[in-house]
Amino acid sequence: MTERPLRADARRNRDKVLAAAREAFAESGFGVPLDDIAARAGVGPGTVYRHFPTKEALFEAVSLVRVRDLAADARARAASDDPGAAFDGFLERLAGEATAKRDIPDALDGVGAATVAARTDMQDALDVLLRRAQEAGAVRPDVRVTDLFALMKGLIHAIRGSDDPGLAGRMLAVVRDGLRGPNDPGDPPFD
Amino acid sequence: MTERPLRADARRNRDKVLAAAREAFAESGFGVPLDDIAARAGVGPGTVYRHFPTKEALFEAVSLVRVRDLAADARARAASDDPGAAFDGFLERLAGEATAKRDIPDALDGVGAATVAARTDMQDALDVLLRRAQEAGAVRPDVRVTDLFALMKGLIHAIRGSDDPGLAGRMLAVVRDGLRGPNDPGDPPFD
DNA sequence: TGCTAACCGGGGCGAGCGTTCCGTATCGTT
DNA sequence: AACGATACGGAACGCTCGCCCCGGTTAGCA
Repeated sequence: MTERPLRADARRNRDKVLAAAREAFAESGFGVPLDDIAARAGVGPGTVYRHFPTKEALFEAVSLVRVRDLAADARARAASDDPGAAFDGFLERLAGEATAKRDIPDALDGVGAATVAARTDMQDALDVLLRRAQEAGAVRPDVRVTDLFALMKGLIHAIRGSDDPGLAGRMLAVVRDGLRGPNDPGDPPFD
Repeated sequence: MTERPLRADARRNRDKVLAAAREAFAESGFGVPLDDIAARAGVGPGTVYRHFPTKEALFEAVSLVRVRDLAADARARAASDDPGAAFDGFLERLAGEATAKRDIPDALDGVGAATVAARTDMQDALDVLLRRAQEAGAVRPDVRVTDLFALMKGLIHAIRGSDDPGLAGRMLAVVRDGLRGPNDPGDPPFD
């Protein structure tokens, strides 16, 4: 099963396609015509299909990197001494990406085997990050990882496609405060 | 400008098409093929186009109702004696719809003239609802209508497409608490 | 009941897009 | 330098889907 190394030009084109796909998907989401990606890479559509069997496969190759990056980031922050700040930092990073990467929602919803595995891995990392923040009293205890995941998707959508530069920060503040817990003294906590 | 009344069968078919479109869009979003809508209405595609010049126009006719309903609801609640509870009620209603109506995000992003007008109208109503809740101390004062609108979209996306029946309630709790304001880290809300 | 205008159905056209195919160009090796 | 293997480009195919058209049907009125 060992694969022979790619020819030099093939490897070069493969990289160009991946780079073009990364940009194109980020700008326009999964919907970009594959021909546009090929054109942006300075390559014919056929060449794209030589390297990736389908458009979905290409998208997966791109979004896999995104999800894995997030997972790695979450894992790194989970090791921090200040769990609350680490949690905040991750959310901030996410909010920052939401403005620029239109394909993040699609990546987070991916159904391919590799993407699902990466997502599970990310959720494991998030679980640690969340639990530590909760133990430190920085996040309300009745929130589950799945809730956090859903909130992340919501946050991304709330921010996406707005030209208001301050919106991301304000959305983040609301979600962050909501995750901290109820404010009204007369109101019992959720659980 | 006075239009003659439609023939009885025409009016009947028009209503069937609208009802079918309402269901189909709610189930699958704007993406449903128009032929599916026609089939669901028990009608040929040509009949759909007799009543609505374009698929977008049909979608607008449907989403206009949705947005207007929301606007009317917001306006009604804005007149309540208990601004905080009224605000909560509106958010709850929205969360309830999010699970069932897949087309709400598309409706909220619509670009047609009528939809834009309806959206502006809804924002006016929301503005009153929000301002009164803020004056009552139930919502933090630094939130703008546009923020609320973005949060609504995020909330819908966070809830959508999950089979967890409790998720909506938990998402709502987080967003609601976040809108109330920052929580004092020095006084944990539980125990 | 019969006439006419309005309306219906569904086959079909054209555009967009994912995917494939094949003749040609390029690489790497002998 | 020459040859075989590999990769390239882009034209073409098939499918989906929005939209139009025309032969047949039906509603409303006298």
